[in-house]
Amino acid sequence: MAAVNLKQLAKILDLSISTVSKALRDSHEIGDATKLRVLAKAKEMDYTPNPFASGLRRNKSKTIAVVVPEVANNYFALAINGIERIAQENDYHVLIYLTHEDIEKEKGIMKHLENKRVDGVLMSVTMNTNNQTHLSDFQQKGIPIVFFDRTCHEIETAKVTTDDYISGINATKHLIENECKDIAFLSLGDDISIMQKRKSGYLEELLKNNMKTKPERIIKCGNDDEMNYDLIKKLLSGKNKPDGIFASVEKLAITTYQVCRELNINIPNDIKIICFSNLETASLLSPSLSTITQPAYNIGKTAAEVMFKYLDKNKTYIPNENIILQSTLHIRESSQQIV
Amino acid sequence: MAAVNLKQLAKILDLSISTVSKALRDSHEIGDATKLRVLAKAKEMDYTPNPFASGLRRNKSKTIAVVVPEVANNYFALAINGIERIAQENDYHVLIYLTHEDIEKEKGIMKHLENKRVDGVLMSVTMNTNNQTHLSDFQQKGIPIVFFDRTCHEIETAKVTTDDYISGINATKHLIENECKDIAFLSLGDDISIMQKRKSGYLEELLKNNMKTKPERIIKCGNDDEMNYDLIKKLLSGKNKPDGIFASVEKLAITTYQVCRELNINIPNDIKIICFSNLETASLLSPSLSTITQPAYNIGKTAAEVMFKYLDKNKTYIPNENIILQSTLHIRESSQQIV
DNA sequence: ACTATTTACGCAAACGATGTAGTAATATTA
DNA sequence: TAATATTACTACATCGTTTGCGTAAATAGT
Repeated sequence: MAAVNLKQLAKILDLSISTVSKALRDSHEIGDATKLRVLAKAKEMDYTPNPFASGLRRNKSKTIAVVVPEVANNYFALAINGIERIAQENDYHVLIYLTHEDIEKEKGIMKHLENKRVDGVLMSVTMNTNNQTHLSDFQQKGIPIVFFDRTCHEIETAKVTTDDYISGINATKHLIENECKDIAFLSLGDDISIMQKRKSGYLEELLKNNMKTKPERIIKCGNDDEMNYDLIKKLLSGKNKPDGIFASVEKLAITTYQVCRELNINIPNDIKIICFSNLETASLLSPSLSTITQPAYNIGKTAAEVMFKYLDKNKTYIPNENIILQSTLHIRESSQQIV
Repeated sequence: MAAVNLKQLAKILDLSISTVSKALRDSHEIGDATKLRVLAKAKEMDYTPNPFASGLRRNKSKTIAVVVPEVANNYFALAINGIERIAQENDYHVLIYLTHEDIEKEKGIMKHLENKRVDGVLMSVTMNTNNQTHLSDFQQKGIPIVFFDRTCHEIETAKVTTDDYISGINATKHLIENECKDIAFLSLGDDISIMQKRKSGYLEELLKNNMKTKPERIIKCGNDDEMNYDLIKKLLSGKNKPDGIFASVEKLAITTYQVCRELNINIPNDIKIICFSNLETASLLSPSLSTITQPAYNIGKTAAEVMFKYLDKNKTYIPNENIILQSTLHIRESSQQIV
């Protein structure tokens, strides 16, 4: 029942604790015959080192934390998938923490992680993270952070993202090519860099096409789905409504679909929609949804790989680096001009 | 930079290490004045106990593991959401492990967890878990398991599920009421209890309505999406195809939709579909998808609550208990007889 | 005033693994 | 052959916390 420890193993083998320990770690100080004997007995008795003892002694947790706003979200779920894969390959464990877009919760979580419980943190900040002192404080404790998707550009470290600016341009260009004259941008908050980039792409492309950029066409949505519903409903009610919508995140596109149902607005006849999304069922929606799809799995995988590249070398300092993976545009019915 | 420890704190306060430790844990052995002084300094110096040291000493990890087949799955993502919430409330940490429906990986993960890294495990077994020795072995090590959704009935412990049998009946009954004469059941593997129950409900209801139960109408799907696609395509090709489909899990319904697109089969005119699903966009699909929706968040939450009920009391033995939360039937277009 | 009890603290031994410094015994070299 | 190096092991301190036990001083009881 109780787990075997080195002491018991040593007694049975009639060796000292340190000999057994070294034999298991394949130290050159131990003779081959003894090594084999120890290894065999260890396997037989199902010995595995106590992670707390080695963690304490070696100051290594063999654990990373993933801090994300949500997990019930296709993008983050896929990213976690990629992270977990690499962690398993590196014999690491993955702790998961959800902020639910609450910056106070994010701060609390980082505080909790400061005491060397983890060797590194992979994170996507909340939509409200406009202040990074809790993150730089955390780095000060000597634990590396790698950002993915929602980065914090003030923090010096590696960041894995997609080409948000270019994708913003492409999505907007696509809507314009499909005869949209008045495109609204649905933003998730205002603070995080990813939103700034997507919005910049949107604004740039409008200007390039000599289209007006109107502040009232940039809708700042939030974490409350009902409020978002109301905001979008307000946008789409009345005469002066846009004829194109660029949703910066999946859930805002879904809400837009729901609003359109209620208001009896036809997609794509009355309004065209495109959004950033990893929705599996995008092509099965009515109408099928045009998306900019991020390589979520690979983003997570890459972020983890970068982290382990440094952890392997026992480097806690990760220099600034921007790794950009390309998103792909999937044109479907929701954004197409019907000919 | 380096984390403060008790020794440093004690030196600054000119107290012994044990006094400081006891003061922080609010021991009755320490005077109130000293307690306040210690607490203030600890806060000032941002002291947090080293989790490895306390874990080692107290033989408590303050961590639970969640072992699930996938995370990029609405059901499991929501369940994890519920688990994480309760864990945070109990000041616990959550490790996540994905089996990807691979029983060998499941065994490996359990092996890794045997050494007291976690105080308990919440799990949903793989679709291939037909043998439970790795799970009973694990229990023998004194670490409790609580199952949710995909349980292993041979293992004595608490299990949180939905009313799969009743839901199987209800879904089948609904299809029959909508004029289906030949209903196929899409199973995910064959081994796990949840499938047996859903299938039993399906079979019972067929019998009750004097309908034949044909083995070839029970399709044993697997983890490979392409193979599933082929299986379903085969089922729906040719003349002798069913007029109703009961998919036991979400992804099989999605695949069915895709097959129907390819084969130009109209849902619900040619074939009606219902499935177990937590898909957010079920109502936006074309046609909207009828679902049996499990209270995924609450299932995760409840499983975690049960676990902590025992962990709080330092009980590692959890007696058999079946907690059943009700699923709800959402009738939409995919299963309705058009009048 | 003298013992009995309580209060408030310190000492030191765990928890289990690791790694440095030592030590016999054997092997190598000049 | 004596000095040196190598081999194969053991002893012990250490990581940071926790906790049982000991103890001096203060308080209470008779």
